[in-house]
Amino acid sequence: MAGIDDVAQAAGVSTATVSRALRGLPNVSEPTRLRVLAEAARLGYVPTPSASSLATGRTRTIGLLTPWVNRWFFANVIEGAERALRDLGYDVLLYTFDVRRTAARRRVDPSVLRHRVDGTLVVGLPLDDDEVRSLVGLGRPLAFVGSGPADQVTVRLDDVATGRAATQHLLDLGHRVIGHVTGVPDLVSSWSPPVERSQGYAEALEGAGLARDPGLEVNGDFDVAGGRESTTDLLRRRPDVTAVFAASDEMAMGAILAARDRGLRVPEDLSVVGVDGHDLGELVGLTTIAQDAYQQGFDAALLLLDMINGAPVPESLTYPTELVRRRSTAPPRPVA
Amino acid sequence: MAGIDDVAQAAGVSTATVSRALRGLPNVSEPTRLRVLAEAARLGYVPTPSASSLATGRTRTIGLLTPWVNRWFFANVIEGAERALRDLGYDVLLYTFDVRRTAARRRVDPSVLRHRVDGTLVVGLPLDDDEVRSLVGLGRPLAFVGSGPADQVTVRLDDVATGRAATQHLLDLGHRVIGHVTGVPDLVSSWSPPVERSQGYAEALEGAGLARDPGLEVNGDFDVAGGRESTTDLLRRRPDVTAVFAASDEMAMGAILAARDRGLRVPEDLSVVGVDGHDLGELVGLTTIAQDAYQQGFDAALLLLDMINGAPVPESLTYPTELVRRRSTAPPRPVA
DNA sequence: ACCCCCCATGCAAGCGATTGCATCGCGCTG
DNA sequence: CAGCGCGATGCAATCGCTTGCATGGGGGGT
Repeated sequence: MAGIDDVAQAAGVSTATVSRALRGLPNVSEPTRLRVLAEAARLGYVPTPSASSLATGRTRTIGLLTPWVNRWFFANVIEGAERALRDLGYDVLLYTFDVRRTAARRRVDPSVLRHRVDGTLVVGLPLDDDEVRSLVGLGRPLAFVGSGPADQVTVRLDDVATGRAATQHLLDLGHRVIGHVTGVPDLVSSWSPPVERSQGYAEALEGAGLARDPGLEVNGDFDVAGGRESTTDLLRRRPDVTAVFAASDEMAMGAILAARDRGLRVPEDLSVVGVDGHDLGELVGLTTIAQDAYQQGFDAALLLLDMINGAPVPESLTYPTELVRRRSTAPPRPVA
Repeated sequence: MAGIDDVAQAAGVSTATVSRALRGLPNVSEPTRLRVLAEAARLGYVPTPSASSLATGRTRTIGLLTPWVNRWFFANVIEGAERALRDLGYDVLLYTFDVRRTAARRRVDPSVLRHRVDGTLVVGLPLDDDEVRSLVGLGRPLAFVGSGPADQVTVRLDDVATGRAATQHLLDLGHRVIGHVTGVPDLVSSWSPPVERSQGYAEALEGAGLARDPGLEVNGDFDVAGGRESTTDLLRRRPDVTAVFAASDEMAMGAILAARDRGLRVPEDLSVVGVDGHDLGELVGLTTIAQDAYQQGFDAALLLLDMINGAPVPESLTYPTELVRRRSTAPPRPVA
């Protein structure tokens, strides 16, 4: 209720001075500042954000674009980013875009963000060039988490290395017919993690002198259900498969379900390795390449704020991963 | 870049008419409206939200308060709510408050929301009376999901019945020494789900002629780690326990881990039942009382918008639950 | 002592919409 | 044919804060 004028009147100064005092600008004497602060607190004054946005052109809000919130990676990135931003006084506007609406996929329309955010964080959302261009066209800082175009600031893993490490783990155990469960390709821009993890998979196979076989690669939609369906399909077509590398833990869990559906034991009949370090991986005994999604979200938020403040930032940040060996991988059974 | 004035000039009308035409107000002739729409589209005009907020006093934004986003229930509610709100042209401002900061728990400070949202959705956040009062004091519609004070609009389960059903399932299987893993009580207001689920647990025991035993109830912090620790503790103190009712699936999964740590088999040595219908429940074979969190979030959002629009709303919505029997529960082993 | 400079403060013009009220035509009615 | 009423439109105040510029007063340098 109390506006800046009330505070000004109570403190016996002009609104300009109140504004300066409250924001800690210089050129306000200490006694005056204290008096203003005291009156503002007493009256419970809270500045109206739309008024100050209108006057300054900035919103102290950042937009978080993501396809989902109820998936391990996304939820953790969002939580990390939200925490960092809130601690620094920024609000978080959440926008979800379901990338699975394949037919008429809802395109990312940046006009919604215009005049509404000081910067945008794109979390694991594969965008085509037009979408990126229009986002850049907002003229506000932009950062990507998980994956992003080469010329934009991105916080991510080395996905090629990740795919290679997962596949190499299976190769080291002695597997030779290794399936790969990944994301849907036609919705995926050239720079999305599934593509790079697949590349790592291919490189590892090649390094072992094995030929890449398209019949071993299936699309798992990046969730449990998709991982299950596609692995079911794979196991039916290729009963010779002894191991599967899934590009996410959720798909890996789907793969385990598929194996179980078929009466196969994990890891005796089928080894499964995922990527993420999902909270429930231990429960399931899932071997995985673990990453810290929360930290990536947190750091990406800080990076974005640096950009907003005009500070120099690295063009990208690469995070470490760690192979976590659990019960879902083992050497293949000797051929009878 | 283009402001309302540019559109007005291009269409040869006043800004007032542009404003009316764009918002579909009456008293604008059809030819004029069409012309304005065309010019606005051509110029790529997007209204500045802060300006219209300042003028109207509303923000077309709603605040989503929640303790976490990376937990099954919360992530799904948030996703459902976000989808409903976006479809109706509302923005979502995400605020997380970690309730676990026990020492100096960050209190919910509604001043952050003042002048910033048209309504607030509180998701599974146990608040004390002061906090609720200050939220109400914002003078904006308020709705709760998961749990809420008796005099506020709430979307939720019948938690007492849920606790009763879970416990009854164990009783029906023949269990008589049933542990209970629930939330931390000192952070929990009188109306939080753990309290009511515990009450259901107690009622079911009583119905079976069993006395409630405080030594059987432990605090699991509502997550996997907490469920694991507290169940470990419980099993050590009370080796006679043959079944556990956990107030969430995540705690139930922790309980399974605890059993495994101790070399107990589930369900042969220990039956476990949870609440939620977590996506990964099937993988783990977890028996649970399932609910639809996404739908609750979706409907709560619609309810809140009705309140904003002055439409009459029910004072609360109660959702159905369903017992899903899986491998984690079975009759107790006959005593040797 | 005199000036100059700088610091603290106030004035008032925006920022970009919304909206109550006045105005302007026009067709209709008596 | 004059007057009336109503739909369409414009004018200008307003929302609450920020900020460039003007002002005034005090202290320090010479």
